[in-house]
Amino acid sequence: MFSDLADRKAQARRVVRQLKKDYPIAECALNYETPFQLLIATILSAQCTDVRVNIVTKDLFAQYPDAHAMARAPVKTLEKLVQTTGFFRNKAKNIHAASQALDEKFDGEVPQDLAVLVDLPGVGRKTANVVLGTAFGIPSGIVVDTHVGRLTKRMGLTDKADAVKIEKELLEIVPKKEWIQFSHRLIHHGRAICAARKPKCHDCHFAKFCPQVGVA
DNA sequence: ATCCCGAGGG
DNA sequence: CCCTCTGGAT
Repeated sequence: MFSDLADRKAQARRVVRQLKKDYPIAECALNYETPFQLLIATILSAQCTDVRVNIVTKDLFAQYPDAHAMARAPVKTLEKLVQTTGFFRNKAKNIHAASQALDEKFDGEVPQDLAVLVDLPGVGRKTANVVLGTAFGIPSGIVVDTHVGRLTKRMGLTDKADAVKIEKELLEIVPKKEWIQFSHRLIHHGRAICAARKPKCHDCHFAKFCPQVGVA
């Protein structure tokens, strides 16, 4: 439908304009005080709601506020603290190992480099892009999570399924200065209106140019 | 492609 | 029951 690049760019402009109108201030919904804490919260957010992550990180960060402290926490204790976010053994292992790496190699600071971030345990492109964009204001790419993937496909901005391919296509049609806010706004819209299972198309301001409306 | 793995909604 | 929720590693 929007296979042509020019068409997808035009559609991207409509989407960005409406996003700005509907969600003028779209921030990360995860609670954090430092880049390190945002990194940990984002690792924990895999397959889990941000609301639940915030419940867990309240106690987690009270006990282990930085990389130096978390690197010295017993993994079993971390497992208990992050248990309700799902995948808790992997997540506990990853936040512990990532904290150790940061503490030993980077003096506890979070490096502002996508390749270095992706090298940390439990950190992929999605998490790295969140940290660089939200904590440091560096537009290193576009965060493609389950919401961004679903909405950009519905709105005709991409027809890809793979997150990396979706990001590549989005980078071509969304202005760089919009990259950081673009994802946050789509995520808000995905939660409030364009839900995965029962989208509220009647309340959706994007319906007038959304190719998905009326489609089974 | 499959596994990790928990809570909440429908 | 099945699906979804700000994924990553094998």
